[in-house]
Amino acid sequence: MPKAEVADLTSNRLLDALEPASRKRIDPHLRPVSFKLGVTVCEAGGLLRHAYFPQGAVLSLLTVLEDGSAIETANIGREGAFGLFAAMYSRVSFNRCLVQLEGGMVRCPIEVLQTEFRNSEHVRDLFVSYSETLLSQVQQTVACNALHSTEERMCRWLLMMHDRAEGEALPYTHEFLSHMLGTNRKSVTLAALSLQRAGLIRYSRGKIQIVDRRGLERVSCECYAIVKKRFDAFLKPPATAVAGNSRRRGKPLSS
Amino acid sequence: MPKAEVADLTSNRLLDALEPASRKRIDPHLRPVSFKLGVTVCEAGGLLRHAYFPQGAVLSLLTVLEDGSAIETANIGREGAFGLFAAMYSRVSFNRCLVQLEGGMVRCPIEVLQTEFRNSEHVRDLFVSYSETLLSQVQQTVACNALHSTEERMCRWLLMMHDRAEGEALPYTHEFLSHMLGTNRKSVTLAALSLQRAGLIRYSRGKIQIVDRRGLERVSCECYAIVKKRFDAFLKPPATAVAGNSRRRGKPLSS
DNA sequence: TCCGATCTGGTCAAAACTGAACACATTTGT
DNA sequence: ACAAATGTGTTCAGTTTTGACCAGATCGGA
Repeated sequence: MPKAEVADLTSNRLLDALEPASRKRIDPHLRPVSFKLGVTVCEAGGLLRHAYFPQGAVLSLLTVLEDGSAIETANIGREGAFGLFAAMYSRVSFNRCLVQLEGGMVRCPIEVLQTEFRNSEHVRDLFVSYSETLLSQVQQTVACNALHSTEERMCRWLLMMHDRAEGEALPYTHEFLSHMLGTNRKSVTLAALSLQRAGLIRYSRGKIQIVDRRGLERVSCECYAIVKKRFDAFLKPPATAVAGNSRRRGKPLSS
Repeated sequence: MPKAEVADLTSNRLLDALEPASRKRIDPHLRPVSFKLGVTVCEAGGLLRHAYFPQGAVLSLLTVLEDGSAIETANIGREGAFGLFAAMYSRVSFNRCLVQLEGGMVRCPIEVLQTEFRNSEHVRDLFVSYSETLLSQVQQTVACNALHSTEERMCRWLLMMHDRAEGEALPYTHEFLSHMLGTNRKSVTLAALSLQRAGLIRYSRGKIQIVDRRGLERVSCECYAIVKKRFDAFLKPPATAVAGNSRRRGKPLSS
């Protein structure tokens, strides 16, 4: 990962991918925000006034059930943003969103992004492509939660966070992990013990240190790698080689 | 349901919501297609040349894993379409898509929809709003698979299909259900037995008849109602759309 | 009408996960 | 330095789920 991740901690890949004209219009509206670990950025059902672009931070999207339990369905790092659907259309978040890793983050008023989305095909492509990739992350999570063991899922989760934590110890208790993974604490403790005994991680009282990343990747299910690959790739043009389709050329409408 | 579902079987709510000018341009390109139950409309990773708009049919989106197992992450009836992300941007489907209920369906070439998406804000709003709702369905499924019992999930699934099957018996074997739900056949058989003994369903050899719909709703988890509500609402303007969680629901049957 | 394929339900044994409770260790705040 | 709060590992006793396998029922095609 080091290779691809050298970008400094004050950039967001989605913002950086904007065409210069859009970026120039958006830039003046960007404001750095800083949230503490665990803070709720937005409640489920809440109205959104800004979209959030993590630079070093990581956000987590949760689905909240009637009984108050909540489970992670996706997370967002500096490859993406929270609130794009709101910016594209809805203004309302179906999810609770919380800060899972502290770090740099900027926000941008919804209306500014709406205007760009309306006027720039390039921006639309970016937002839509990111949204599709986010959808695929959630879909992978459906499969993962149903078909993979707690241990595999935990590895996957640790790897995702490790990619973004710059070698820091991950600040999570077993209890917290159990909520994210939708399992119970006992299962997490067992998986954690097993990983620690295998020399892959070391932890104590809410700090998890990744010791053997390669090892973790081996124990993890495939879901980690698949999702990572998609997020690494989503900015590239889609299936360009297809014959006969020139989507770049705006054909006149029905004339 | 009867109220909202009386629309005839040759309409698709998403198509019907298009503004007249768009609809007029799109209509000449629509072609009815008819697929048999269980047919794969598109493989995971496949290139899409059309979007599909079910009228009476139901499509299922599956995430396929390396070992060949596949699990349902969402389904699409006549409130929506398959291939909209392709139409908006990507042309490639991350999912396998298969026919889960036979019925009317029309398709439309991607390029036609792309043009509309590019030129009409109204069309963009429709497609984006639907996509967001689809995302929320998948997110609900993440929570459901992780936190609800096989019996609850099966009720939810049967209800979703029953809404669309016009009173027909549902043509599914336990084995098939087990794949959709990501559990094993035995668990499905147990849940099915329990539901049958409670007088909620009756089945034999791949035909499941819903006997007591209300009862099923009581036993189902909340996920059914939440997702249904969102799909019923997504065409309304965002200010009024339903965002959050609804009232309490179901206890498990004791068996 | 019979054969073969399919579907369901049952057994059995094992594994995985759950839930509550509690002791101990470590950290934090005073 | 001490008390309180927090995190982890364990126990025990449950339930749920899994996987393999087979018997009987039923259906459809030859």
